[in-house]
Amino acid sequence: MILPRDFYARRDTRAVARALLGKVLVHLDGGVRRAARIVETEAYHGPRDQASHARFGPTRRAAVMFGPPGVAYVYLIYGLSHCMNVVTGEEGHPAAVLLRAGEPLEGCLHSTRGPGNLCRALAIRRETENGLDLTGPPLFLEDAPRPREPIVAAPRVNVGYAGEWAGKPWRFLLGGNPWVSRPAPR
DNA sequence: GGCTAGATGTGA
DNA sequence: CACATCTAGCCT
Repeated sequence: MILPRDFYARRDTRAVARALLGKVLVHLDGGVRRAARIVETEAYHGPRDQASHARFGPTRRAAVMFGPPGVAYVYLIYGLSHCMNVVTGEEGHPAAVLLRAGEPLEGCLHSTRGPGNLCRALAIRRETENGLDLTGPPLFLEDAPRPREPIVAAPRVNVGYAGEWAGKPWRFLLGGNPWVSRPAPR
């Protein structure tokens, strides 16, 4: 079953970030199915979250975060890597969940450990996938059984500029899963 | 384990 | 014009 828009429309981005763990990200890339099981996510919680791209308002880059839920927000980071988020919350409320790592299932072109690597493995790029609706092909998430692994919360990665928001434990991962980008601290 | 170069885009 | 929701590669 493809996850429906209601799945993403929940107001609490952190709940969506947790619920995404274990789900399967699928990209039908010109007929080739590329898929990975999500093992690590990060919540970007709203306009006041100083770690979020939405903190500057609906700029050209972050505009899709302000749109309807269940849409892909893909951006370029450091001039070389692409990162994929899913937009959450009701339309007008800018929030998203960054997909940070997966476990390779089908057709992966590369390692799926780390947000940039995950996009590279599934052939997801800003130019072609940003703004795509995730409730149907070619890019979507499929439901899956609840993960066996425990869900662990940890501070988000590389958001040290965000002041009091930097320490919020809004990174979620499947404890002990070998595909996580980095283990939870202490 | 740690450090850093790498190249674009973005926002101040 | 500083720096980014990173990564690979090289160092110890």
